[in-house]
Amino acid sequence: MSVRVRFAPSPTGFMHVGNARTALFNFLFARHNNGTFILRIEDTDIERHSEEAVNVIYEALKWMGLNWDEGPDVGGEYGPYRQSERLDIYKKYVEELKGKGLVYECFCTPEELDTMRKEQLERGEPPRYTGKCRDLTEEEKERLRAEGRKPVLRFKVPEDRIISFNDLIKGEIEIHSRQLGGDFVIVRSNGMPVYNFVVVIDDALMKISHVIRGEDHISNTPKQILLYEALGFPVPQFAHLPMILGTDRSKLSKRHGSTSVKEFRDKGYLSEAFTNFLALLGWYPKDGKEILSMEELIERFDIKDVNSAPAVFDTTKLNWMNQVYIRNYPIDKLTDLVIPYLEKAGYDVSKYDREWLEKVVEVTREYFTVLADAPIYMEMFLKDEFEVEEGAKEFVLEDETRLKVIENFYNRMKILEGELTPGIFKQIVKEVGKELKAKGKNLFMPVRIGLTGRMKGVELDILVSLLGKERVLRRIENSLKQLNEKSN
RNA sequence: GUCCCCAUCGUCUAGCCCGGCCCAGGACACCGGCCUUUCACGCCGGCGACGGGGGUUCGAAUCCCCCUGGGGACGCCA
Repeated sequence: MSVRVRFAPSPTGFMHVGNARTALFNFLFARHNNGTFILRIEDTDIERHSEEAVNVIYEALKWMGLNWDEGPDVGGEYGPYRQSERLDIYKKYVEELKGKGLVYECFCTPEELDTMRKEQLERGEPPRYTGKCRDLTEEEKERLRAEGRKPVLRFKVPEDRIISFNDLIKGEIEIHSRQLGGDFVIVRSNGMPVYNFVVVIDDALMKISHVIRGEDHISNTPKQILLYEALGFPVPQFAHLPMILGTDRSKLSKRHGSTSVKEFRDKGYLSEAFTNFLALLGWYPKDGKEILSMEELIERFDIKDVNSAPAVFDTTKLNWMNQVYIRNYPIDKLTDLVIPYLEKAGYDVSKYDREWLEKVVEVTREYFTVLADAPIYMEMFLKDEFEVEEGAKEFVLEDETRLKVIENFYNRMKILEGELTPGIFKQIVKEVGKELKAKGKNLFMPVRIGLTGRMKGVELDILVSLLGKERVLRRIENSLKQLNEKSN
């Protein structure tokens, strides 16, 4: 049997990292088994549906590199892939269940059900639908209809049955039909079918072989199995992924900080690092190799190796991974990715020579963990009118020879003829030190401050050789001015 | 409340199915050292866990039971 899996998100307007991981695992499973990865949009709840929200899903998946084989935009044999476009199909199966006498109309209003639930909870009973409307006569139904009530359709849950399934991750799971909360709704009063019903029809019709989804769906599974059986569909294999928790160990939600794919993308996490990190949330490769490309993930991924315990979403390791990826990324591509962040920081990137810019990225890349940090570290190459840091000013003014170092260095630079190479720079600094009897911190730190206004950063010889003599002079003038102002 | 799921370092986890090789291995983080006339990188080292209690067994992180703890689900949301 061929492997066909689907990722079926509801268009809520943002892609939660939990959903992103579910998509990833489905994708890895499909690719590893030479199967098909399908995208289906679950938009039966009209209020939530919007075009923009569907785009958010596309963007997130594309960014992560999860290309789908069948979906709303690319089509496929089993379309349409949007539930809102499959309403006629669902109707047919509603009729089938009606014909089999497995469903009935229920006229209870949401308010009535709500108070019923509250009463049950108060009495310490599990909330469940009692089956109140199960045996209404035609006259009673007419009367209720005349009151203006619109019925929902409920599926008759068998009284006494143990529903079991073998979960690929959790193992054997058994749930008694009495635990299902009574006969459940499959069609709303407005005529729209409900998730638990349509998901079964879609998965069956789309020939889904493995349903891989979050653990929070375990409780839905028995209801769905009942529907598969009622409709005579083969039941797929289930695999329920462990939950992703926040650092306080509760279900990851917005209050835990960044939880949407877009936020990570915007901060400047590389898609490869993000995907790699997500893959290790609940899954671990047999060989223990942690930095893995998409190809390597596909090669190693096995649903059986998925951990059944929940994982805490802690981005500390993601930061490390992102640094690893940044350090190893092809420099031209990394430069492309960095440019938007420079522009956002107000730099006119068009005025820089591309080759020069790539060199700057090359020497600063190890300093940033996310792309959004890039402008901070690249500033010392891009901006000549920088502010000298307060601490740096204090450092220089603490000892008068430190200021002299900067001035002496400046004077030597001024008379320099020929190219400013790393070697020449070192030689000049050495001469300065000799003349003023300064060494170590007292020598290099003032030069650094004169050059960048800061007390840390990249190797100075590399910095000056990329800056060139003219800019070096301009910068020292800038620093000196600020230092003299401060000393007066 | 009821049902379901889960339980190894702070975090991600290996080991658990098929008990001994585990006084529990790796990675991140943290701490220390080295390198570097700065910071970071890099290298080396350190700290650090089988939730508790009963069994079974010559022997349990591994098997069984109970407890505790955590999470999830109980919708005309998905």
